[in-house]
Amino acid sequence: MRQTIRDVSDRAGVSVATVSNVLNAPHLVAPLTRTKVMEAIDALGYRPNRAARSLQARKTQRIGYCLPNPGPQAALDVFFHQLVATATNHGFDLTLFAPRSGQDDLDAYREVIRAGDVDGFVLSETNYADPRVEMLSDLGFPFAAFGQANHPSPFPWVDVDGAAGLAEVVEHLAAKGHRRIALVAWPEGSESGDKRVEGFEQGMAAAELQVDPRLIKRVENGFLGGKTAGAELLDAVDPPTAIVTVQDELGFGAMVAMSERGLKPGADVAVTGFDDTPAAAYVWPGLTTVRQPFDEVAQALVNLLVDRLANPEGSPGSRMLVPRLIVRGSTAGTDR
Amino acid sequence: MRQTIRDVSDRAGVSVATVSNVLNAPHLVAPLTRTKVMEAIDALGYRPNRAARSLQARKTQRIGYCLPNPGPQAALDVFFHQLVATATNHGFDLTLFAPRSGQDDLDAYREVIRAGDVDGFVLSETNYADPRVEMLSDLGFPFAAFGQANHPSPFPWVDVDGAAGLAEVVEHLAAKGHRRIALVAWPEGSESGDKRVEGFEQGMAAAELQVDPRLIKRVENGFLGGKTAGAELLDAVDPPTAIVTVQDELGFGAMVAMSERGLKPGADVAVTGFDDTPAAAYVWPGLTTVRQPFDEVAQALVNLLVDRLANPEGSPGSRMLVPRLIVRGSTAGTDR
DNA sequence: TTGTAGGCGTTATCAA
DNA sequence: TTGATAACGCCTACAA
Repeated sequence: MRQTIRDVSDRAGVSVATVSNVLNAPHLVAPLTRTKVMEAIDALGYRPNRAARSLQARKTQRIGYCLPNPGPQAALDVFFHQLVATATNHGFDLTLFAPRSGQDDLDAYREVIRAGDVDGFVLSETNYADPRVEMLSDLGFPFAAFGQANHPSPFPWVDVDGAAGLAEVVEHLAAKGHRRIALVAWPEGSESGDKRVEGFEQGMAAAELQVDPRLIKRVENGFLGGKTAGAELLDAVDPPTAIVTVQDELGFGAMVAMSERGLKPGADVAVTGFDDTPAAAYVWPGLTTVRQPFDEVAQALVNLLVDRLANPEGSPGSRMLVPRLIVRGSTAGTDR
Repeated sequence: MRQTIRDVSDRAGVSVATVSNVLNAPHLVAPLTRTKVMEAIDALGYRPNRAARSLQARKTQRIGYCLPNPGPQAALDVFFHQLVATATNHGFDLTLFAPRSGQDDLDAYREVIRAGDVDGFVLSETNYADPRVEMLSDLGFPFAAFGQANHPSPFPWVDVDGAAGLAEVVEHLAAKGHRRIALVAWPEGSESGDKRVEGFEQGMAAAELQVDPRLIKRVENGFLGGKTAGAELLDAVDPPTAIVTVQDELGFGAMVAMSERGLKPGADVAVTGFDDTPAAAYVWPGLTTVRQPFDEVAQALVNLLVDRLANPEGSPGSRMLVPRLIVRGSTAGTDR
């Protein structure tokens, strides 16, 4: 049923080697033979078998991505789309896998490597001393990571300058006249979270504003955490006029805390998020947020990885992308 | 660097065939030999090469999924997670691909088939006379589809009873005393959309309510369409007291149209959505909606496909899942 | 410029 | 119960 190279060579009246050359080294084949072979290929709808090709080339033309425990991965779908689109342009596809139940994450990666399933990985949600980065670096197995993961030896990474994003948020709020600005962040220890907090502090310093420790909240869960932290901030004796958060979900939670108290987000108290998830445009008023360019991130990750695969000895590239402030009603002020 | 079966056989002092048998037909191997071989396997961290195995077995243990043009695919996140998790349980992984730029969708599928890339596909967002369903059915290539796609010959599908969902929405609203109930739907011609409209009509009939044609709006785009349609409905002479929509995004749009007019969703006018996207819980008030059990859908799709691969001649299975009404503030009424 | 042949790592067949 | 050996479909020397 499926065509092999032999079917093509028979039909074109040439050897299999010639067909292979037409496909992989056309310049070695006489023009006439070439067209003859191409016609046979078209007529039969022949495509080289991927498994056979992988076996012989010891390359798979596949990029692996491990889908860890389900969690609110912001804009996973635009990330995947661009990952796949870019991979496709390079002749790769994306292989999704997961740890088997009870299996350690790292073991899942190891298995994939040993089975020769993929040529390299894309990693996301990396953190300080990320074990995956360490393992893959040790193994010398190619990968590209979303996040810098402060690893000693260089590796290909793409990151979004979260600090710059939060500094810009604060600048925006300061320009609106806010002076008591609260922050809702994650617990310390996440690289991306900590950098956003730094950016907040830098922004406050730049605006010559005091960071009031009572206005800093650390919470785990996105929406619920935001709601709880927002409630505490709003119910305090001297509430803030603006609540900055490090994630849209936290911002949504804070907005709900306001609404529940009869306060109008944006008019009475400003709120901001981070990510620009679709929902940021759907809530009322729209959530001012920092847009992560997930499409560019995905594209850059694949490009860096493919570069590395083509040239394993070169020094690994990296890219720091700048996020963009998206201003919506949640920071409009009374005049909205 | 990577271990082969020969490395294992050398270390264990047996032939490669024996190692292969330990892996694939352990009962054929003497217990003593078996442990010897297993030890060698463990010591070397050997895993059979996927490409070689695929080549010989003419099976890939891969399920393909084509990521079409980016669009708001509701909850792609949880769908993928469960797809991959279930596939992993069956020893499969998920291969994501996309049409190359300018390439026809169907051609992308054809290429993957001819290259022997995957054993079967999972299809989502199918519609009446879906060309993919037709092509794959004609080819006899295995797949499982999210949606019934009214194809003459049977194939494995999973669907969510959208009509039942909308009927339940109407029942809920009628019980709250609503009599002028509007509907915001997509243009006719989408299978899932049309069924939801039918469900709306059935619900209205069951509640002995008139369907006022002026209260039926058809729009393309999710959020903006919902906003526009909501605006028209609210600005009409005799506005509805409830707006039912066939998608959360439409509902968010309608909520914003209300807010812009100083109306309180839930208190002044009720709104409902469909899907239970994460954002439905983040808006204020929360959006009453119909939850699609995407996790069950994904799981069932993979199970049906794997069944089919194991038993191509059996009659294809199918599953109709029942969605669940999630009541939130947007239909709470004045007492919220 | 084209064809022959060996090998990529596995599994299946068949002898021993 | 185990071990040679021949595929699986392709690519790449090397020979013609």
